[in-house]
Amino acid sequence: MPRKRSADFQQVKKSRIFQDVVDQIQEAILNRTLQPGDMLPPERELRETFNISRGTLRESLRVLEQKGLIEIRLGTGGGAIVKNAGTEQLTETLGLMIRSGTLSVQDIGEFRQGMEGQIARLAAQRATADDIVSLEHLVDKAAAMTEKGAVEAFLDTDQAIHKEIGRIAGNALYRYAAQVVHDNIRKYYDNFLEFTQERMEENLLDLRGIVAAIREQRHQDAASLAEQHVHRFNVRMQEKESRAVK
Amino acid sequence: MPRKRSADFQQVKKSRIFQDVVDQIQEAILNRTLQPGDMLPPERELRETFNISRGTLRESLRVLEQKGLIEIRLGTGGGAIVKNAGTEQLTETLGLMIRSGTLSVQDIGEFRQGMEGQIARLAAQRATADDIVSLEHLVDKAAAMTEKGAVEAFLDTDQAIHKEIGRIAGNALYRYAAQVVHDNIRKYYDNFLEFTQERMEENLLDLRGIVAAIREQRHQDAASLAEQHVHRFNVRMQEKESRAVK
DNA sequence: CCATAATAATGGTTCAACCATTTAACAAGG
DNA sequence: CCTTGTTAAATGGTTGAACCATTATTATGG
Repeated sequence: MPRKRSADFQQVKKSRIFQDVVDQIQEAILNRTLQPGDMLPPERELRETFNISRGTLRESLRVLEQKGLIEIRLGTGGGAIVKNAGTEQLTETLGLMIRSGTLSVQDIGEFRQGMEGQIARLAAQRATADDIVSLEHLVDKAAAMTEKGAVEAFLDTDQAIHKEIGRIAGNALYRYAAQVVHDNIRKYYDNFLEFTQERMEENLLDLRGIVAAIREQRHQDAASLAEQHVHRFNVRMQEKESRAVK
Repeated sequence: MPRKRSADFQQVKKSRIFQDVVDQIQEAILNRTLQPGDMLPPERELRETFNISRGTLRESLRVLEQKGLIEIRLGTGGGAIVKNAGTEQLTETLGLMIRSGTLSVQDIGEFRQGMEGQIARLAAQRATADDIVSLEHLVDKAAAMTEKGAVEAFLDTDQAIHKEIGRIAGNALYRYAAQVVHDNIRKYYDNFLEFTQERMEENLLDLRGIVAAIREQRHQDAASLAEQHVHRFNVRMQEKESRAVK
């Protein structure tokens, strides 16, 4: 018989009608009664359905909007649209934790380092022949950008390669986590790091090595190389920061 | 000169007074003008401060509450209290993504596996003599629970050991991520896995191995063992699930 | 056919009143 | 003096009606 460690009862939250409405609509969205793209009825109609005041209903809609479950548009034909659960809320919350001092940029950089290693390892274990072709095409593109000295284009390609490796790794959570972490750390990289020709060549070498390891299914190498790649960023970040403090 | 990839302008969101209020209060919290534990003025007073209606103000408070920045209490002496940014929002959002089918339990299990490995590795690199003592004390406790056949107590101790390893690893983001993932996967473990004496002894061996590796700073071993430990759970979960489908 | 203005649908805001919950003050009794 | 029950006050929760602002559609006029 499956174990049940505790009944997990919740304290009854009295009043808070709007919370009840939030729960009902959320449930409908999660069990697919309402699907992404669907529109909720207008506020004045929903008000009658639930038999509550418009103010209370609007508090419910604010909560659902903040949860990322609906999006609200103005004007004729506007209203609440059911959304796909995305990463914006995770990104925002992580951002709040950074700004409130609950997390440091160092912590995030270290986390990213380990995570990119794991992602590269999975990619090396799962890449198909087509995946390799796709990756090598991107690396060639990055090489061309390096020769031209096109920093912006190189960085875009670099990011595309990481994204492609994430796709190949085949785990949605790693993919989301990588995006959330990247979105939250990017502004620090952008503000502190200058990207020279030398740096580009260095990074291109990293990418070549990682892709080669993935191609040859050397998953341990892929993990180590990806970690080193991120580690170099982190070290540079700390150097810059400690210099800024002086 | 630091690079700036784009100005990152935001589209002006017209109307939405409540959003402006949210931003102002959030800013005050993030820059420590308002500190955790502080109370906001009563609604009727805040209403006058911002010169808005109470309904609009309440929509703002709903958003801030959902973001996890404030908590609202009823009755005399009640009101909005500034909170510490915690993991509840991350946990809830991840839960929404699981329930909406954006993430699978397998994805989360695999993520957890890699992450626990990284955490154990960091712990092995950073553990002090005191940390080792603390860990071995907990393992002894787990051994005692195993002898007594006390499943609940064993699981609590098991969890305490993982938490302690997380503390020793010294990275707040890994700690938070581990908690969020654990909170979201626990109900599946609880519902599907039965915990026998044999299973307990198996897990105790795992824990002994991990702690030994941490003590002797064999970080690669610590990572591998921790991964295997989680991997065993994941495999059992998949077995149970595929059996349930039949 | 196109530009422009009127119209209607819909979310955003306001105001004033009342309800429900909780704490604190206070009174009564021991 | 202390306990206990009662009352009052403070505060969030809810309501209803009215009006404002934005947007898509439709009608109008050139």
